[in-house]
Amino acid sequence: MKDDLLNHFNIQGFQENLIAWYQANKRNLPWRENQDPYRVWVSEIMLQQTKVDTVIPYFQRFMEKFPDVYRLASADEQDVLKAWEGLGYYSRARNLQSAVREVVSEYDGKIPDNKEALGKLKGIGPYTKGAILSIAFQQPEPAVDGNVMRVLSRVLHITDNIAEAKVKKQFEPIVTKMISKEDPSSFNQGLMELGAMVCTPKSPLCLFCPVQEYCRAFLKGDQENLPIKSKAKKPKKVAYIALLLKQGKEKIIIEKRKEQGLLANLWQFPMIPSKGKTVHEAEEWFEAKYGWAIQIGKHAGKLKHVFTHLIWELEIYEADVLYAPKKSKLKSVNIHELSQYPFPVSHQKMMKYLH
DNA sequence: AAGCCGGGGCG
DNA sequence: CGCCCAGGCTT
Repeated sequence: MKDDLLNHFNIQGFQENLIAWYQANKRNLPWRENQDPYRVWVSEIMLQQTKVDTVIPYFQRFMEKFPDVYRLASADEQDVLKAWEGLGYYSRARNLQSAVREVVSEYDGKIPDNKEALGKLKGIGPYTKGAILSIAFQQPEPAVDGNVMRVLSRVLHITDNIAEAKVKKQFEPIVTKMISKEDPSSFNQGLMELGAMVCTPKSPLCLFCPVQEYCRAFLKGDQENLPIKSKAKKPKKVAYIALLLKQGKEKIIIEKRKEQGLLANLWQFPMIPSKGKTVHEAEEWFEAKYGWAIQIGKHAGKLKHVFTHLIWELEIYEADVLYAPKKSKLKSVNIHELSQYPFPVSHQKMMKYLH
């Protein structure tokens, strides 16, 4: 990336227009009620990879349940995951709680206001660190997210591939040069708000843009072609038989997922990798793995669930328990108790096939 | 540097 | 339905 990008750029004019526009047009969002570092932190973690409209109700409920670092630190992880249920990227919730516990034990419950300590906390990377420092503590630190990269690649006509780590990194010194020292919070939030409301990925509303006069892409009519970004590769398909496994009339069998990896520590209905398996072989696989004898019955439906790098193709079957061992990693619960456990969305959809 | 982590919205 | 969005951690 060229290092003279800002040589003939009117930084002060850009700052003034951006901040004035932000002050006049910012949305009233729950995490903007005050600058409480804890609220800023929680909101920024939730907002990673997640749209504002999706986050709002989760944020409200989360703040009622866990209003401060002490309440979150002392909570049961399953309750935290339950509050995160449906939001996705569940490691965010587990890392947040782990980091909050560190704040309580190492920093007397005070969220650090310096980048060294803040950046070491679990789940706080370069973006979140900058967002907390600028929004909660008014420090002139860059907070480069996808919105900021899109806005700046247009304004400065940057044509490097923003999917590359080294290109992402180069936005930080640029923002450091551009950021308002008087109001870094409004500057960073203004960039992100502009990216969300005006400088959108498709059909940006350049006619309403407060920094149109500073935008090199607009000058060239090139805004629709920026940023340059290579595409992710296609996710792999994985087929499963997913079981609505009943034990008597009232009980249903669920299991807790592993501590690591996909959907860690969430609950699910038992799943059998089904590639090339007959239903009978699936029953045998299940008995070999869990020690439970089961009989797979009626095919109840199918679900497709798309993750970033994976597609689950679930064939849903009803099944009955023929024999259950005394001790097992499977759990038998009353159907009415299912709502107490955190389930991924794919398995929440499976519940519709229960009767 | 590349792969792993969810879920929702849009056309 | 396919396509787009996108921080942080792990390998």
